[in-house]
Amino acid sequence: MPVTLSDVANRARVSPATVSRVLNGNYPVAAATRERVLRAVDELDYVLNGPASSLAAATSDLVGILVNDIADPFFGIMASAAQSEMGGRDGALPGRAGGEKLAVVCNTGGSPARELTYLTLLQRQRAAAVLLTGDAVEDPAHGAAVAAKLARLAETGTRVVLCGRPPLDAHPDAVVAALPFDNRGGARALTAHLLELGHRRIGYVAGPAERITTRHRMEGHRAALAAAGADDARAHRRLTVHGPYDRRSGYEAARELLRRDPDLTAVVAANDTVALGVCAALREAGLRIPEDVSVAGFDDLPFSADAVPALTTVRLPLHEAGARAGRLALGTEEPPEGRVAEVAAELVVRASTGAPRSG
Amino acid sequence: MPVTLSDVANRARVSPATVSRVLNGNYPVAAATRERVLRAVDELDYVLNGPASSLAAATSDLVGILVNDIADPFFGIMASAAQSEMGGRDGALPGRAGGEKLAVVCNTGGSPARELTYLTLLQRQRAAAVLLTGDAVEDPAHGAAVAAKLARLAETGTRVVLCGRPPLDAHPDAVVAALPFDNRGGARALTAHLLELGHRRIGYVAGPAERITTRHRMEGHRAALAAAGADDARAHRRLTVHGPYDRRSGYEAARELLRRDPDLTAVVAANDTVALGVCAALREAGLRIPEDVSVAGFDDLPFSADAVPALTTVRLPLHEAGARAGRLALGTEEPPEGRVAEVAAELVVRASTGAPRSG
DNA sequence: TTGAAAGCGATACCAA
DNA sequence: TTGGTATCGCTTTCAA
Repeated sequence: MPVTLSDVANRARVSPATVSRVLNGNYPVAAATRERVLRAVDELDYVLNGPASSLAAATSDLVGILVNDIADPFFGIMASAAQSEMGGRDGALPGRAGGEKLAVVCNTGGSPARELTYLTLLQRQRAAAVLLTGDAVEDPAHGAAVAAKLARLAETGTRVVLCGRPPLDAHPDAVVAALPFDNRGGARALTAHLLELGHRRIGYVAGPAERITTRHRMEGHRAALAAAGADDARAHRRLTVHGPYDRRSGYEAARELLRRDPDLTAVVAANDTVALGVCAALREAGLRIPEDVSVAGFDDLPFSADAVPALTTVRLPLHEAGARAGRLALGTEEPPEGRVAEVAAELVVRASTGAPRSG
Repeated sequence: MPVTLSDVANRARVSPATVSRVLNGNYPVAAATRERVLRAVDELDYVLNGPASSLAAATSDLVGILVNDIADPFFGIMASAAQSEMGGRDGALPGRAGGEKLAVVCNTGGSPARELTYLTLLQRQRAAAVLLTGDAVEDPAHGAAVAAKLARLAETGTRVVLCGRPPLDAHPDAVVAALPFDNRGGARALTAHLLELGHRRIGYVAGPAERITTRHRMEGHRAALAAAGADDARAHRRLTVHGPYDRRSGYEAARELLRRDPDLTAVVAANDTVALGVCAALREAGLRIPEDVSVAGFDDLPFSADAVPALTTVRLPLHEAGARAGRLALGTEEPPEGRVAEVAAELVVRASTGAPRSG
């Protein structure tokens, strides 16, 4: 029923092969012929059959972008940047000339199983590239499964790129490039800053357990404490609470922390979203920010400053990293030396960050 | 090179047809045979070739979710809800039995051209369904183009669903269902509430011009004013500023509004994100919220309350709407009578919303 | 319940 | 520069 390539060929009085060549634009075709074919395409309102094309060419123009939580702007910003490097440009082309890709976002919800499912689904589609973003579960079994899956994808020509995600232990060669964030460094700078201001009783709301990012940020935090000679393991355990990357988690964690130490003067949160929840709980307890308690976050999302003007945070260049990852997935940009390029984190101190209250 | 269905068939000592039947699960197959096939699939680590399958079946398991701005949680929440109704369930199946779909999000960036490009790309992939979310440009030419494209998609079996997006004027039958938001009603309730509190000088930060949602929310706003006998066209024009759906726009709009009327006592914003920008500008001008100026938004995003505890806003059931849209796209839920079911908006008044200052 | 075989619609190699 | 055609891997009648 739908128009096929042969229909176009008939109308343009050329062979199917020629139409294909015009559409793909990788082959010399006489200008006049070309013209005639394009007119026929237009007149018939022809749309390429993707599956047929992919089957014959053994590759598709699908690019998958995996994110942990699509409702979190952290991922939205990276995905958006990556996606705009790929296809979706204004103006639809009839064939796949110009190489626009169908860049699509897949929401794993942070579930390892769904991550694997999506990878299989993308493998099934013979995706041209796969971009994995964000945190990863620190489970050896799952890590190995993902690495194996990525290796399989790579074998069949899929370009794999990691963005804001640690490099693979196994099958490091399955990946075109990895752009991990310097979470350790950022967290260390953040806590160091609080220590410099004089804070000593610092609560820590960590991300979900068993996540690499959680561990790295915590390691940075403790490194800063250690450097200031303040890394007491017991105290640290007492002042650390784990939870998911959402505001509710921050809210509850802050209440718990206040219960454990009503005199804390600062709270460092897993990220800005969590920090907002922390602030809500602190305010509810009658504490002012930052006069009574300083709060620190991570990521510097767009609304952070509006929500809590006094928030000290760490900025990750999400947009830049996403865009670069997009280009790497496309093959537009050369992979870095050794395939890994750590993305720096920058401490953001807003004017109102305060010293601890003398109480 | 990769394992094919025939390989599996050989190993299981059955015909390719049987393997296909097992994988698709739509045909009776003897339990023993079935068992043998599944074992072979597992042993060979077989992954279905999607393009080949789609070519033969004339349909794919791809479902496209179009959003205007993937970095905006407004869309993220809807997309996430829709996506979790579809595939991506835990546990990857070998074939496409169980009907899991590859639900993917496409970011149009609000560009009409990119919207069309994505629709073409999805058409090319023979997408099983397409879900369009959010606002639409109010340009007759583009509207017609989209409607025509959707009609074509529908013809070839793609299920089209609209979520938070007004129904189609042309080709209304191209759509399985439309779930438009009651933006007029919500906006009207919002402004009516401010009027009841005694506010009269109300600034209005509208969304981008030429957008249906922008118009509907504005119509609701003016309807409330009219009902209170306060709809002065000149004043309204003077106190209305347009801008995109981001905080920068809100920030600049608020500064402009203050310039035009330093004595305004309330500002209604296009949505919560814009409202945050408004708040930032007001605070910068030394005004307190809500003591000096009341601010109202729309959408009630998760961080709204944290950012501005005094924000009055309107809640749209984004999650529920998205989930329902997902089921409609899948065919799991019956379309509503007349194919259109308006989604109600609920006024959210937080305790601290204030009356206008007597100044 | 299973097998054989005819497409599905494009691509790309080999000729011309 | 163009045409003919085998091929890609799966689905789906039609028979057995």
